[in-house]
Amino acid sequence: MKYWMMKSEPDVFSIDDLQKKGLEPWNGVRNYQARNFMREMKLGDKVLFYHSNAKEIGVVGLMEVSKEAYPDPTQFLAKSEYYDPASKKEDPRWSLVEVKFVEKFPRIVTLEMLKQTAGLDGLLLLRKGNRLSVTPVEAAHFKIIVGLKK
DNA sequence: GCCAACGTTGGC
DNA sequence: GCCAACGTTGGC
Repeated sequence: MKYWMMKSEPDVFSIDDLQKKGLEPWNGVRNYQARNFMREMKLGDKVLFYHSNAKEIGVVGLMEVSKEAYPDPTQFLAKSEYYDPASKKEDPRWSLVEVKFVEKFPRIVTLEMLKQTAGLDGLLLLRKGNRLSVTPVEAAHFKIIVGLKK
């Protein structure tokens, strides 16, 4: 079992949206590194949900991979903001995974808390200049972060 | 709104 | 293949 973190701007898609829907195909990732991480995800892997570009920035809950990587349909939709005219149906460029809601944390584990918590050295999220929307998380880091939820 | 960091594009 | 220009991310 592996652990991951995925970012979303809550104005676009939030933990509350996920809770309502139950499941979500994580479409719109258009970064090769992030795509490759999603392709590594296995059914049942745990995923931290991170709100970026928000009033309260941080980890807001937990999800689980409910379907492994498959082609992101939005890359073929001319009207979609995620449309990629260079991607061919016989060789799709972009993938996504489907995730399901597990829990919303009682409080947000803020970026500030993460920065001040010992033992999170090396967490990719905290690396200077890191903008990846999908990153792996070490098991030890995952446990520490979940432990901060209340 | 600013800007640092980073990825992508395209001319050469 | 290099690299300048440009676009995007995301914290502040």
